[in-house]
Amino acid sequence: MPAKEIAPKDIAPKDIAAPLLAWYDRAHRRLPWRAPPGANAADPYRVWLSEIMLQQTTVAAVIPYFEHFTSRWPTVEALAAAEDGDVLAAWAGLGYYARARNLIACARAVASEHGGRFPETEAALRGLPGVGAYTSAAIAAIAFGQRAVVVDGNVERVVARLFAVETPLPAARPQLRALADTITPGARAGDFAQAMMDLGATVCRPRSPDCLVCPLVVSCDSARRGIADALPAKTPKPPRPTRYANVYVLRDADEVMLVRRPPRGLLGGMLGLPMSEIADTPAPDNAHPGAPAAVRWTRSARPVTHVFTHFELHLAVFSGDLSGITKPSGDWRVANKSAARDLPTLFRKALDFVV
DNA sequence: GAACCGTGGAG
DNA sequence: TCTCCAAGGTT
Repeated sequence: MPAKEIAPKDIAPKDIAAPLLAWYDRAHRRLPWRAPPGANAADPYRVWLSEIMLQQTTVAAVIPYFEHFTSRWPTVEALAAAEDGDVLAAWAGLGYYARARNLIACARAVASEHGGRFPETEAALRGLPGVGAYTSAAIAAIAFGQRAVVVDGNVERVVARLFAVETPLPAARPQLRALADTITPGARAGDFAQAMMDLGATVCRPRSPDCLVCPLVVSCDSARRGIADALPAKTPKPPRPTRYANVYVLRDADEVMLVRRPPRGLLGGMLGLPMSEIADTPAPDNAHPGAPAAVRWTRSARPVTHVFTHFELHLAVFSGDLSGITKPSGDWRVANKSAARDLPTLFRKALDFVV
């Protein structure tokens, strides 16, 4: 009989939480949305805002947006009172624009239905627009100190390695959540959640985990077996198809025509250049589907390529000038860098041809 | 469950 | 150049 085989089920909550929290106390990241050491509890508004921004988005990308938003709209009431277009323009470039639309809806719900204060329970938070299983648990734990099982991509990875779960994602998700539940302590709920995520981001990284400095290595089944780097397994993603569209840079003197996109779907609600429907094949040379006016269109030398999560878009960019013809209705802006800043990256790239 | 929804940085 | 993928949610 082997001498000290530690079965995964024998990992006790205190074997994880105590060393992890001790590590967190000395090694945690200093981030703008975290209360500074010794300060009072984190501001729920800032916790919520950061959690929405951090969905599928790197810390480095979020920081400047978080600073701008909290400077311009310091409270949830201020954000609730903002114009939709101003919030969407401030979000431009961060991606996943449904988050911005839900951000506005959520701020207004908190302002009008909750008296300007975020609800404090996971269940109540879960009912807010854009707040799902992860985010509701994270806010409950981080902003309100409640025990909640906070499972994001970091936690899935850390838990899969701790317990050497070899089932590939996403099928392993229920099991990983159940295992995370077993190691989640009741005390220091917010710190524990953030510690798991910091560990995942800085030590238990997706590639080349730094097991030598990991505070949990003595409990880690995959480290013991030398398979940490291979976990969690993932089912392969299907290849990304290539799709095509035309965009139109219509000029009138120093102005360029922009349009407000439909409220849902790709880049929904955002300001953009007039664009054709997205198709599986390029439009014929002399056809101009989606063109905002009947003028002479000049195709730019090179197409814009833009990669989305689920397809790669090849954009043919056409320039035209109204030269006296009546302006089509749209959002006409002076064509400069500040106008481009309000647009999703895709359109910024196309506008770079002319501004 | 699966498709849809952005972007930029790391390796 | 190319693949992976980051504090997910909605439909």
